[in-house]
Amino acid sequence: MRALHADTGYLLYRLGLHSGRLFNATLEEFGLRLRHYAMLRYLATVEGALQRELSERLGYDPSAIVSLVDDLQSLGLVERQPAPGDRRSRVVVLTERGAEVLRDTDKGSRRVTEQLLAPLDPAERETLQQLLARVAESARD
Amino acid sequence: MRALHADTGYLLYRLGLHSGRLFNATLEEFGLRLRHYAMLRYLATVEGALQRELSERLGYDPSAIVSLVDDLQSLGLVERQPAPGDRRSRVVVLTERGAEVLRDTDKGSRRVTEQLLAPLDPAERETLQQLLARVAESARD
DNA sequence: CAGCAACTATTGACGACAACAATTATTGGT
DNA sequence: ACCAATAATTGTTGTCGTCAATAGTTGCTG
Repeated sequence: MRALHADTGYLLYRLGLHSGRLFNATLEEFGLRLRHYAMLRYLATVEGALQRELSERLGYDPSAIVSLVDDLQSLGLVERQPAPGDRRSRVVVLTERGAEVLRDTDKGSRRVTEQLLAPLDPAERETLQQLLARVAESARD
Repeated sequence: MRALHADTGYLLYRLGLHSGRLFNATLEEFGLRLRHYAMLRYLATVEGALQRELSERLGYDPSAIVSLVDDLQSLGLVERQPAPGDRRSRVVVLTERGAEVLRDTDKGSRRVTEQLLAPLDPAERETLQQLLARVAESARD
């Protein structure tokens, strides 16, 4: 019987857990979880998104989006604005304070990735990034 | 602001979630979760392990080991045997039925990894496996 | 233009899971 | 004989993923 860690799928699962733990540990001081950080990061790239879009892009259930936006809104990091032309939707936008916090937390995020990839040299890191990106791309059915 | 999926750490986190979901989906018909499968796989390589060892090797909390072994025992896939020389410990061993189920589930497991790595050719898969193994090794402090 | 199906955000429920404290029984050392 | 360390267990707490149900809104279609 081959060993369990010889299985790439299982290895991905375990490293994913580990990576999430590292992220959450560094985000703890900001009162944020990885999910919040992911949302802030995404909002910084688009300047306003419907909650439905956040659900699709981030891969979280719509009900999860609601409480995540609630959290960030109560911290003053995002705002819900009425969507032009559709009263069902809300546009979530990053506040000035949200952009600041994002800049701060980004340092910690880079440290986490640095720590994870410590045993790899720059060329290997790039290779890993490319391979993972292709796997992720094909997984996004 | 660079995109979120340009971050290898976050990519690992997301792929880990995805990989876990795929595993759990194929294990569902056997009434098992990924954690159970991991334990069965490990037990098949060692022929008997203390619960403390399972906790260390699989990276799960001792309390989690208790309920996992409970589950597998109630399905008749493993047994708790008295540990020779130490009445505190129990030796967990795979039953005949456990070995059968493991053989069956292993097919599904290979399908999952195959599905995950579909976009990569054999050489790339090997590269990815090696890189991930090194990252995992350094993560096991 | 009336009605109906589809959609957006929301609430609530449930089980899985991680992390941790506390307890019981047992061991090994002094 | 005592005491610190250890193995398994129980229980608690918070996070998370998944799913069902609802209210309000929109746009299509007959």
